Formats: sequence, structure tokens, C-alpha cells
Amino acid sequence: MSSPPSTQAVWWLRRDLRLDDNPALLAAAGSGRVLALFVLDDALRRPAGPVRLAFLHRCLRDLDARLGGRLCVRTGNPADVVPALAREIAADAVHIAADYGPYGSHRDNLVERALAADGRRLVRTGSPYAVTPGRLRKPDGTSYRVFTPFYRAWKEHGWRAPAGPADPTWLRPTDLDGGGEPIPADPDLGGTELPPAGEHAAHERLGAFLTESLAGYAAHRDEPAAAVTSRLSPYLKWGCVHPRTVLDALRTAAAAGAGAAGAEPAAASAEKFRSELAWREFYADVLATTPSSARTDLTETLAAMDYEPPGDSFEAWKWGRTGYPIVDAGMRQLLAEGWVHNRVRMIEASFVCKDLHVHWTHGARWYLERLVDGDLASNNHGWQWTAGTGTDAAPYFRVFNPVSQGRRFDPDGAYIRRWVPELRGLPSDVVHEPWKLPAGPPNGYPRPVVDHAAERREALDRHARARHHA
DNA sequence: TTTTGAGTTGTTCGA
DNA sequence: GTCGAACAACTCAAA
Repeated sequence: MSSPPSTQAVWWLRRDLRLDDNPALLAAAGSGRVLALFVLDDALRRPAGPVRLAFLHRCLRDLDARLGGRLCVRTGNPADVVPALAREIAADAVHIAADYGPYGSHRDNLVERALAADGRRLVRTGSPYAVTPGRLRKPDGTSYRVFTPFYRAWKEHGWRAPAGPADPTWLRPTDLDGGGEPIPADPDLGGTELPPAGEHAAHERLGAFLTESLAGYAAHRDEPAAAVTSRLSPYLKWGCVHPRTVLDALRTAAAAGAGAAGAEPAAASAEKFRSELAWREFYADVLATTPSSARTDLTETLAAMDYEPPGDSFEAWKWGRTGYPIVDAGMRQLLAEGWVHNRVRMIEASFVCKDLHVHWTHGARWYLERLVDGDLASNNHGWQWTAGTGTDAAPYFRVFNPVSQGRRFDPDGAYIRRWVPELRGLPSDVVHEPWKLPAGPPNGYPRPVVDHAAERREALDRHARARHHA
């Protein structure tokens, strides 16, 4: 590379904590000597909860180490902090990956205005998605509300090839008055065990998934006891790896498997996993085009629905004491790992919405507080899907039965035994219904807080009333 | 322009 | 035990 440019640029990282395949960093490096900045913003830290914050801090420490200690961390409101720093180092431009969430896009507009008042530019290059949220439109110009047509258009649209790795020598040291602040110590995690953080860990996870788990993904992805899902969600959340990089590696892995024994299931698995990445992009698109859907019902169909305020049974759900083994296993996994298997997330959401008749926002908020991968678009639209208020007009009669879901996807009870030690000694035929034992559930395990069959009928009644009322 | 068929993830009931 | 029907209403794309 030629001699470093003499102008100064700020690379402001938010949820793109990596050096590889980072177009905003490459753009910053092309326009000047780069100062890497992360702003600890209270507006984002408050709803995150200690688990996701700790993971963020660890990612920042990893990145700082890769930058040779050159990551500048500051605390405050970005609308103040970013322009002040740009002025301090006389930067012409601040480079970011665009944010399409309701808070992030508003924040970026404020920063852009403050910078412009000072004669500086905010430059958006790329986004945390393979296809820019809001880019895909139906022929009539409106955005998609059903996944399958979106998925077709998304694949048709395609995405750019991954950009190469960045050269850390572009980065200037944080030789500023006052410099940066230390990355905060981890908050108390209350015993939650987190996956390894950072860019290298993300690539390790991706490689392990592709070589060890992808072949069985299509067949076993719904079994929570089988460790075949990618577990990439925390890394995608913070941009330790870009989905474009994942899609590229997935295509390479699928091509390598073609023609080999088991090529057909491998191809089916690759397609299935690609569609899961597309769900993440679909929900980001919905959020970008309908920002209110993060907090309120996306569709008006259930506006007249009668809900219960969260009470004792909701509290029992939060701490894994509902008396339904698959539900409690999932909630205890959430508390222990900050992560829950996708199939179990649906069972949990159905229990809150259909068995407890509690509005999805309460469950979604608890999930966002506890999840290491907590993402506003994916989490809240996933909850809306189950509640029947979201995309795809989920049939009102789709009510998950926690016993039959357990029998179907955890037939020998391995997942339940792993997370609910009270039930470890039970044989498979009763582990999903411990209340049927003559002596009742063992080891102090609770009896069901609600009767599922009765609450299912109640949920259907409430839906019918809401529909006829509307 | 209008019509038609399909749409991630389910459960129960009765033949 | 297995299997198909029923459980609404709306979005989207193709015919």
C-alpha cells in the first residue's frame, strides 16, 4: 500500500465489530488516516441487560487487541460525542455502516446534522445485512409482508462479494487529549455462561458449523437436544461476522459437498440455512419500513383482543417454573446461556401468548433483556409471528401444545433432562408430563401453573371475540 | 382487471 | 393407529 493519506477520518463502529469484510472501514481508510471509535450509548445499554452488555464488552476488548490497543471508547450521547471527536482530530468525515432500526437511524440523522453544521460528512457504507433493508419492493412499490415472496426477491437480488480484510496499519493511535475510556468491566452475569466473543470466535463457530453440523441441519435443526444449529446469532448481532461472509462460506461448503455421498441432504441443509439468514433480513426489512412494529402490533387484526396483565404465572414462566418441562427447560437455558434453541423459542412464545393470554411485548422484553443475541427486529417480529399479530397472518388456531411439541422434538427427553435436573431420573414416557406420576412431580418440580387444554380453548375464544368485534 | 391458489414452524376430532 | 378435514382471513404472484 502507498503512504498513508494525510487527512483524518473517524470509523465509528456500532454493530460491525470486525476488521474483515467491512466496507465502512475500507471507505474510511480510503479517505484518510483512521481513528476507530465506539460510543457507549446509555440509550442502547439500558434495554440490553448484563448478558448482552458483557458480550459486547468482550467483543470490544477482542477488537481493541486486534487493533493494537487503538480502539477509542467514549461514553455519552453520540450526537455530542461523535462530532466532538471529529472536531478534535480535524476529521473530514465519519464513516459508518448504515443502521435501519428506529433508534439507530434517528441517532445517525442527528449526528449527520451536527457534523454538517461543522462542515463534516457522515458517510454510510454498507449495512449489517446482505441486502439493504427497504431495498426490495413489490412491483407496486410497497414492502413485503410475506416471507416466501421476499425470499424469492432477496435471492434474485443477490449481494456483493465479501470485501477483503482491512490492514490495521491504516489506523491511527488514540493520541488524543483525554484519549479514550477503558472498556467497562463485565457486569454481574448471575451465572450465565457466554460463548467466546469476537471476530476470531465468530469464524471458528462458522467453520465448525459448516464442517460438523451443516449436513444434519435440515433433518435435525428442530431438535433442541441436537447441537446442529449454527449458534451464529450473537456474532451476527454484533457484526463479528457479516452475513455476506456467512453466505459466501455456505455456498463454498455446499459446492464442496455436491457429488459426495449425502450431497442431497447437504444441499437441502444449505438451502434451509440460507433461508434462516433470509428471515433475519426479512424482519430487518419489516422494521425498516414499519418502525412501529418493534413496539406495537404490526397488523390491526387483533386490536380488540383481550389480554391479561403479567402476573404470577408470567413470573413463573420467566424463571422456568411453569410445570411444563419443555417450557421450563427453555427458560432455564435462557438464564444459563443467554440463548434458546429456535424451536423452543416458539414454544415459549406460544405459552405466553396463548396459554397465559399475556401480550407479546412482555415476553419479548424479557427475552431482549436476557438474550446474548437479542435483536429488536428478529426477536420482536418472531414474537409477533407467534402471537398472530405479525407477518404472514399466522393462523389464529396455531397453538403449540407443550407436551406434544416436547414428545415430537425431544422424544427421549434429553433436552429436558439437561436443563431441568428435578426430572433427570424420569423415564422418557413421563418426562413430558411429570404431574401424571402417582406421587406427583418429583424433587419439588411444580405442577402446571395452567391447564393447557382449557387455556387453548380460552385463547381460541378470545381470538374469535376479537375478530367478531372488529 | 379479476380470479385463483399458496402461504416456516399446529392441534384436535372423527371416520 | 392413521388420515383427512376443519379451524379464518389476508397477502402476494401468477394466470
